[in-house]
Amino acid sequence: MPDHDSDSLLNRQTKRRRVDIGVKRTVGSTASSTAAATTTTTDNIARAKAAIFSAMNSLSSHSHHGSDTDSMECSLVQPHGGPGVVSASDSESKSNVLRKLLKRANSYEDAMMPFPGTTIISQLLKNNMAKNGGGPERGERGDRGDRGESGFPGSGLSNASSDAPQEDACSNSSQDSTPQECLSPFGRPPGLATFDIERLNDEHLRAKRARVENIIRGMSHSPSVVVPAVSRHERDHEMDGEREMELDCPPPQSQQQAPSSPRGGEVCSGGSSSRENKRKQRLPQQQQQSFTQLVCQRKEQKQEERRQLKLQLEDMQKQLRQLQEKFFQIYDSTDDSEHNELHSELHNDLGNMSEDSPARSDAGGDDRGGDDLRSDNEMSDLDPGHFLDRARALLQEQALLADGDKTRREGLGRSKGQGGPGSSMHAEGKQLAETLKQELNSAMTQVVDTVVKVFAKPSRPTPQQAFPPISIPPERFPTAVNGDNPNFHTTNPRLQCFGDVIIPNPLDSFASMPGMPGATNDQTEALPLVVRKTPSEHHHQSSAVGAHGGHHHPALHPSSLSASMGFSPPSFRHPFPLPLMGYPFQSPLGAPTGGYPGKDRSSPDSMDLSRETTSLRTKMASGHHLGHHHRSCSPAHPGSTAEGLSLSLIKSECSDLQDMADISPYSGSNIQEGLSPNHLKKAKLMFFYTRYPSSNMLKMFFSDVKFNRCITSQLIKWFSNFREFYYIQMEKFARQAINDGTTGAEELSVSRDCELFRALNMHYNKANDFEVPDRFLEVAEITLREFFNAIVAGKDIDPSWKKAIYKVICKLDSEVPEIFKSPNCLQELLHE
DNA sequence: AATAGTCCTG
DNA sequence: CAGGACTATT
Repeated sequence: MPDHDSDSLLNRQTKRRRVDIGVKRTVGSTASSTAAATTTTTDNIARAKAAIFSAMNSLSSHSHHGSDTDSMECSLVQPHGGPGVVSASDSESKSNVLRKLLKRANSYEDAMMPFPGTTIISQLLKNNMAKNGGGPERGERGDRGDRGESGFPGSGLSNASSDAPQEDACSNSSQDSTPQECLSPFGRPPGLATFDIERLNDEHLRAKRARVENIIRGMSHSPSVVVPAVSRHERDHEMDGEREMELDCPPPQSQQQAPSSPRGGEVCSGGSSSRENKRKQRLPQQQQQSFTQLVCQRKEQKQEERRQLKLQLEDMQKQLRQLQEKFFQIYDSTDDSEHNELHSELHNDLGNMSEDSPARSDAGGDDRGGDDLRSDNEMSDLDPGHFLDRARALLQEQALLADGDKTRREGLGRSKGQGGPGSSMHAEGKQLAETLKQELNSAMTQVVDTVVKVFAKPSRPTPQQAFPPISIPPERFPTAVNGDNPNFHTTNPRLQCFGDVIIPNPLDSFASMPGMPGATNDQTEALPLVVRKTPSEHHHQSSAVGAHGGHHHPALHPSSLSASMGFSPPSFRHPFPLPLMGYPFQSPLGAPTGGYPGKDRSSPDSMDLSRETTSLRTKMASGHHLGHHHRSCSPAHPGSTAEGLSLSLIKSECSDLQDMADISPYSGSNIQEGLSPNHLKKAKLMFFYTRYPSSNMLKMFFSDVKFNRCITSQLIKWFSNFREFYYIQMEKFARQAINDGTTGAEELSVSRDCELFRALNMHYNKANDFEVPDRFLEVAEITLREFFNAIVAGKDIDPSWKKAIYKVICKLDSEVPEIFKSPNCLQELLHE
């Protein structure tokens, strides 16, 4: 972070092209920039922009020991009191506009994002039930503030803008509202009130967007030199606000990315600062042009989602009505005693359900309808695709309850406890909503678990499968080449879920990660893959879930993710990084729901990722499990914010995934992932033929092993150890011979019964079940004589005197028999 | 920067 | 035998 700050500061001071790089620099750089800046509108806007960004940052960095500038900016942008503080200056109003827009776009999306564990439907229901006044206080307060400070009459829609105020509340006071509160959708007041209001809100949003676009356009037409940079950053921020995760992730990578990056090379414009170049690469020009397009697209997506949800809800309501009728019929034909019993049951169940979420919905009528419900439940338990059925069942059940209550009240006028005469449909509906929410939650959880299980179980037939294996056994990493990135993509949906997570300054956080050498590479390479892979999984998810009508945030729990990755607990702790990983980086236009890029995944780039993680791989290959390297990474940057941590973790996971893919590209075949004791034995026998095998040779002779760098280096290390022992023995015996009075090297010979050979044989052929080739005896003799001569000549004074001998010996390698290429060579050899 | 090799240590 | 430090090579 410090590095980055100083860097950017320097950069800015020299180039003076970017006024709003980041907030963290506001302390120093803002002051300087404002001091030097002319008071053009552009500058004002830029400042406002910086203020916005700083506000966002301050939100995430729990404590912003704001400098004067900082607090000034903040207060400027965020009038705490609301209506009272109305900014008069141009920049202030503009900043307000921008900020509101950003927040709106951001939170708007967020409102639509079901959190893992909550379903859209439940949210919808909740929102509907809560009605306008039902929102948390914070929403109301924020709402006032929103209306007060915004100059838009259109924002008078109290409910529609309830999500925006949320953001206000968050960004306003990082002290009284913790970031978590802000980030958590749960804390959110109903973002979608009634559909009518939503529609109005859309229009309102559109108007605001149009305004922002105008502003941006105006800025880019401004004569000021600063304009290009400013406008670009304006756009950046705009995008950031709108799609936090999608856009905030890459900048860090690109920032660290060397200019040699494939991407960077194309876009880089000659003399500008590296940072600027990187920013460019991060946001290609086409994207800039189509920013407005993006805005529209995303809005349409939201609308589409809403429409679908509405349809679903209506469908469910319809079914509920049907069931009501049905129940009515049956109920009418029942006698009173039965009737009463039924009622008590129903009431008990109702009580249970309101307390315990996953109330069994088959409790309703034992004789009637109960079977249907039960079967539905069972189905939903087993078949993820029918979880909606469960919801329907629940609705039906609730219908039963409601109807029963009604009937009871109307008919007999006697009540058994809770559902007193005063209880209205509204109360029941509320309860229904509650129950339904809970039920959907649990159902969703089950669905996800089931899906994961289902995918984990089958021994993933072929790598090319539509749905690659998600689960990876701990000790082995059999993911096919295709198996790694589904995990990545899985994170994509969550990207949406955390769309409102405000990353203060990804650049900073990223820069504050010393221990992440390949971070940039990993990310830049991996992310595109995410996008690539996304489609298939998405489709699958939606089909499996069956309720989201193709919209793109199936609630994938961290559990499924981590399970799929093969490491669990560590992953749980950082939900944030995952979305970051899923940053769709190249396609703001091809927004998640929109055109999915091809699902081609086995890009060569992906394999390059793993280059950086030899040590990790080594650990993994040697049986250690990952998990501790996470910890080893995180502490590396103490000062890092949560985002830094997240990014680091992302990095780790990227490499992990890549490792897995790297280590076990041949899952399902006989090929092993690690080196077995037999391989060691084989290697030792091979040493009788070759002391200096090339890695290619090793690959040929260990064809039953999946070769990665780890395996290769391990094998090489083996032979290195063999040589070491070999040369030690040689030196030892040579000296011994000298001490024994041997005068000439000619007197030295290596036979099968000499001590030297026995020592060697004991080492490489302990069981003595392999016939050592004569050639080895010759080589051993030559080596011994070389050592003898060198020692006699006193060359051993030279610290590197052995190297000459090595040179000689390495030329004495002989061909390894073909039989060693057979995986079963040990059996064949030893049975001779 | 990656790889391969040696040397040393445990 | 593995790991780490160090060096040389490319």
